[in-house]
Amino acid sequence: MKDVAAAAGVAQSTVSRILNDTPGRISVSARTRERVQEIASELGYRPHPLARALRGAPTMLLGAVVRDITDPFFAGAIDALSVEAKERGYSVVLGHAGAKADEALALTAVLEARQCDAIVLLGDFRDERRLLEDLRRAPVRVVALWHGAERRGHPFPTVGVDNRAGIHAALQHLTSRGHERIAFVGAASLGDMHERRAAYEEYLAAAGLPSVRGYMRRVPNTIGGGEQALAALLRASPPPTAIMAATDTLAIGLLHAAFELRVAVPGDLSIVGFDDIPMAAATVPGLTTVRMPVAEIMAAGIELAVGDAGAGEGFDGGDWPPRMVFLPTLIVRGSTAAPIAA
Amino acid sequence: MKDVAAAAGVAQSTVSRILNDTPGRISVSARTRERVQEIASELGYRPHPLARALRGAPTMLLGAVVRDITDPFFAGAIDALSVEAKERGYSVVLGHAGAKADEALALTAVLEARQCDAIVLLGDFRDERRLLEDLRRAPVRVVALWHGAERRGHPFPTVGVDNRAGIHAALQHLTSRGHERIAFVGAASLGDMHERRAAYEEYLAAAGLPSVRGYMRRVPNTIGGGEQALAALLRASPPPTAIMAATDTLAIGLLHAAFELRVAVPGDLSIVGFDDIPMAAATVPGLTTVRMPVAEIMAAGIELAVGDAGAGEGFDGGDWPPRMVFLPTLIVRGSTAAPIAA
DNA sequence: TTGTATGCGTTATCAG
DNA sequence: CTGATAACGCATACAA
Repeated sequence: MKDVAAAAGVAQSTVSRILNDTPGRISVSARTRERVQEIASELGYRPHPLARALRGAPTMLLGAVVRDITDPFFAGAIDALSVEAKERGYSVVLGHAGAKADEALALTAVLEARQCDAIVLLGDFRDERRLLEDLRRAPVRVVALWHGAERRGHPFPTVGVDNRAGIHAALQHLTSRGHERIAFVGAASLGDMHERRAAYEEYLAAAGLPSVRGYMRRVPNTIGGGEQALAALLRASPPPTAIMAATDTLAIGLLHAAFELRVAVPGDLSIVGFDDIPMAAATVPGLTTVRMPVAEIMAAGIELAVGDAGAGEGFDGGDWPPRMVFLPTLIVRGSTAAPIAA
Repeated sequence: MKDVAAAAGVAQSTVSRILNDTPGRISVSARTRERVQEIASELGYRPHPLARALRGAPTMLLGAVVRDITDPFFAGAIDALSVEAKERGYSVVLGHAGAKADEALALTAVLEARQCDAIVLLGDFRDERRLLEDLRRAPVRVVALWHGAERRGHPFPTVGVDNRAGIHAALQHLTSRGHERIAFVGAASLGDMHERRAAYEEYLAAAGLPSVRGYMRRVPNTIGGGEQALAALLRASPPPTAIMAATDTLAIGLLHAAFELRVAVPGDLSIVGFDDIPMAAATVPGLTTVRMPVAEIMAAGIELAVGDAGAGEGFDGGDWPPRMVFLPTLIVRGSTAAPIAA
């Protein structure tokens, strides 16, 4: 910029004004501007974002801290985030993405991320408490996505999905087909996981269905975890006729293990997933699952993060922090059918 | 920092020195340091990365520009990148990730990314030329991963996989089982895609296998693309007994379409993929595919990007830019078998 | 050993 | 309308 000023024979501050001019407004200058602009582009001048940011300007950077980018669901979420962010002129900084996001990692990511205008938490983490604590004293806006819909006392705005409704819709689908012995496979009890599991138990109780011992499996949220869960469930007596998986990833593991173990799906066993990742439409057979409005959730999240809505962090509107909950939809594919007549 | 200095009753420069002290070295001070450190942590002081960077210090940020984060293969690559980067103290900035990474997007990402110490290109892009041109005049190091192994004249260091070896190994596996009518399904001819396709043609010619018209399909690199390709291939006469897919994503689409169309795999049709994404082990049946050493490729890429090796951008060592090629491995699973006796 | 002064690239505030 | 100057937070050469 100094160079541009020198080349144009004007003061550097003049160049600054011309380059980020408020068009219709003040302090224009017929030819000076033209000359400066020409020289600037000629010299290939690019503003230095760091210097701008140092002056207090927004960095237009969004920090995304994600539990596991390897999880296709979160990959899709990040894609949506990316698109949504770009639309508003923001770029996305990926705050790690390590399978077992241990606190230090996430923390570090956040630290580095201080240059961000806002931070988006994708999924909850194991030692959430310290992370959130740390974030509270950070000077950035924070929103938490997929941190559970029912959780109270969350220090930040949250956007999530109604897990209870999703699970109930799926189970309703199963029972309406005649299933009574329905097992559940979930992973560690993070927010959403916990709610899905609770919703399962609640539904079983309300419907008067048997809660067979061993029907509730907790495994890692991986394909391998699903495989391992299926093996265990087949050993239960009587074995379930349907399995509700808390995640498509788990469901895919179940599907594969069933294939290997020569259990017909949906003939001998119905399987339902949750998330509707792209792969869910292409499993063999296609996976019945619960779909969330990811794009809408993202849009809402970003609005909360950088929109005007979240601006009034005071006590203006009503509740703070705001909590938004979206409704999921059941997608029926080939992995569910009526149980064989027993 | 000013506050810390004031509270401790010392000069701001002193605080600076103490906080990033070169331990064994100069300019220590018994109690002053202790007091300053205590006060600093008490006040919850955090260095401001922007200001540091403005002074010319490395930002410890790695820009990753990826074609499509929704692609599980790239998601895995980013995960590996993340891990590898973290090990060296770097954070990862995700430069978009839009299905159809059109030039403007990638360009923008790169622009914003000027604060990065280096940029990692994951996969090649459609209008690569302009992108690369723009990058050449940027003051950052750039490495290109998965930009094809044979490509000449690439302006940046590249790390890739030997597509030819991978395809040949897969086809060798097929022909050794007795297959002769082998089709190929690929996507738009970006670097790696092109090489895989060329390797297929080369192998067929060398092995004296028939090159049936319609055996070469070009579809979008999606599950849907694979499904669509299978339908087309079944209409060829005679239909192939095996299909080589340029990508696991395509292979999964083939698998699903085969299931829907009641074509038995591997009974009636063998299918081979390329990438070995996590899902490949859990398809029904398991997918025979070609695995790349992703972690090693990433490590090499990062070394090139931020290690000492790439420092001599001059004409010291020998060739510039360096080009590294890794060998893939064939993973045999259930999706391939001998063709039915015709 | 520690304090003072300077500059990194911008923008904002004042004068001129 | 435009030029000079301060300030953002930090690191460093230099002076004390």
